[in-house]
Amino acid sequence: MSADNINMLLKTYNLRLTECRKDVIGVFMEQHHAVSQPDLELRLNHYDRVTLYRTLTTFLNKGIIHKVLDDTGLTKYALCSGHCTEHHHADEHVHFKCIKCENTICIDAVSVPAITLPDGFTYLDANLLVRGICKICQAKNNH
Amino acid sequence: MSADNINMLLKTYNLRLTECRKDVIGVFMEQHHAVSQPDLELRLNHYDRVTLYRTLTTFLNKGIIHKVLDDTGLTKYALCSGHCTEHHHADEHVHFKCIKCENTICIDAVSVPAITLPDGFTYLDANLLVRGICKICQAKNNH
DNA sequence: TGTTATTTGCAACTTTGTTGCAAAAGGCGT
DNA sequence: ACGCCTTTTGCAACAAAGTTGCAAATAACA
Repeated sequence: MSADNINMLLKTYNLRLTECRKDVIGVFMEQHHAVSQPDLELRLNHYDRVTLYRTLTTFLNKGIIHKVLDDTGLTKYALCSGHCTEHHHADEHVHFKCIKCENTICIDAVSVPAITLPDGFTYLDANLLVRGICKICQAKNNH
Repeated sequence: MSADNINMLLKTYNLRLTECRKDVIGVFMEQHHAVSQPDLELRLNHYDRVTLYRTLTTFLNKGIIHKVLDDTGLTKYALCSGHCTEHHHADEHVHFKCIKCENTICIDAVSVPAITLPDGFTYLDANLLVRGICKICQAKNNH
């Protein structure tokens, strides 16, 4: 699946197929949780920090990835599910952060409930971070 | 209201009444939106950066303030509504960030809807950031 | 007012975010 | 396969934010 898919993805967004970009998307695809820039730097340590930074910025602008808010202030990123465009992120699923393993995952199955704002406020988008204990850590506890 | 209330608040949490702490709480009380450390540094520029940092950390641990997620990665803080303790933050209201004025406010009137997680996940708490245009900026547009 | 534990300011350092510029590499027509 | 042109990368450099240790200053309380 991977290599071809990655090339297609990049071409869809009119991006050149460079090693770095392919590797970064590869990391996102094989990880099941959101990735921060420091995470990327560890995994792909043969690329310059700035290159990874710019790669993330590019992907973010194109709508390939979206930001995942984190309670530590560290920004994490995850692949968009496919409905995002350069101009609007239609990716309002719940993000779940495990307080044990500290991984943050996208829970696509659960979408963000509709929010009714007070009069005078206009709704653009929403980002919901739920904290708790994930399935894997839960299982470990009950060994 | 202010001075006495601030002293009471600090005493409730067994904290010494220092100038810095009183001033920081004062800023939180008079602001209607969440405050970041850089915000504090500008307003209270006669205190050392580190002192403000440690004051925020202390307040956070005691449950006097809570973190407000921000889409820029910059951490903001706001006063807790009174139900938070050292061990649990029961402060699940919606946070609203205006994309015009960039202020983030707590909307106490709107609470975070109940979220049903997939099997195996345990819910601890949730943080919901809604982005849009606030009442004030909306009004400005229609001058 | 004096003693003690806490808090503050300073110095120093780490990590993350950001920009400019020249060298390297991708895409495309031939 | 080659060369040209545009985009991307790596390096250097700097800005901003987070974090720790330690000695001096200060709050609490007798």
